[in-house]
Amino acid sequence: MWLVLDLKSERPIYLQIRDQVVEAIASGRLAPGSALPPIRQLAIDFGINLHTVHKAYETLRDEGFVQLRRKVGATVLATPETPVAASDWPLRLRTLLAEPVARQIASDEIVAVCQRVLDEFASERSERSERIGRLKEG
Amino acid sequence: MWLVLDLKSERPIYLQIRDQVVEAIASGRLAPGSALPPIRQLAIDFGINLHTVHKAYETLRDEGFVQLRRKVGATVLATPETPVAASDWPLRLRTLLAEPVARQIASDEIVAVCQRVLDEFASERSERSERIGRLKEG
DNA sequence: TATATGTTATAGATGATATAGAACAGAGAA
DNA sequence: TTCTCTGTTCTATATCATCTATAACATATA
Repeated sequence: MWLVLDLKSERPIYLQIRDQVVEAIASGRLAPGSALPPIRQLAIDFGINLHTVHKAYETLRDEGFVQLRRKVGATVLATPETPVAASDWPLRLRTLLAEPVARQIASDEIVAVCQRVLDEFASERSERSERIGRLKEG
Repeated sequence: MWLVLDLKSERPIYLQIRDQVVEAIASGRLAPGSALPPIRQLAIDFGINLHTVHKAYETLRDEGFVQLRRKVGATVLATPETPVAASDWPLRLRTLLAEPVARQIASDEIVAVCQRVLDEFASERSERSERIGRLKEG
């Protein structure tokens, strides 16, 4: 299991779960249609409460990333429903980018870091699809 | 005053202040050496508590953006002391960028949005310096 | 010396986070 | 059908972060 939780972090547990699921989707580790662990199972695995996991899953559902169904569980949606523009994402990006700018880091350098992060996601995705390709061939 | 607070936002007031000060520094509205409003004054202006403003200023100081001195007040530092790399900024960037990636927005498009935000900061800064240039000439 | 400013201390109210236990609801499997 | 696995809802409690309130302290500057 790729999930890593820091129970002492100031970042709430349910948001740590939310963040890492989104990153897993971005990197292709969680492909559309794949299932997240059942709420109770994940709670047991990490020694946390059922309700904490539930809140994380609810958040992911409200953000349009997963679908929750009884008996079936949480599954990653192929086409996320909520558009980025409708969220406050651009504002959060602005706030985050203001930080290195205020620290007088050159824009080129900041863009390069962004590009690197995006490339990492992309290369993880392509590695994964290649591996699947080899499996289908063999 | 450029500060705009939403007392009902889920974003804590002291972080709203912190965010907007950082953005003001990034856009050049707060130049190095310039003063922030006194804690008590800002608290009165927005009808909030002295300690809330103090916490915002403390945060800004801990992040290396401002210097706090008795009698003098809070002043923007010319050279922020804390390097970006030492902070968790790259991790927060990764989490934030994962969002549009998971929503299947193309990397080019995401980079373009980042570039646009950075250009906005830069153009605000250059407009401001031009205006100052004209003042010096006249 | 007086004053404006940040700093520290104590106390209380409110809401978010996390836990605990129990039960309900419904989809899928036997 | 019945069983069982999953999400869902409910009540209750504990803890922590945030915000407020009041007061006093510390000190650089005028």
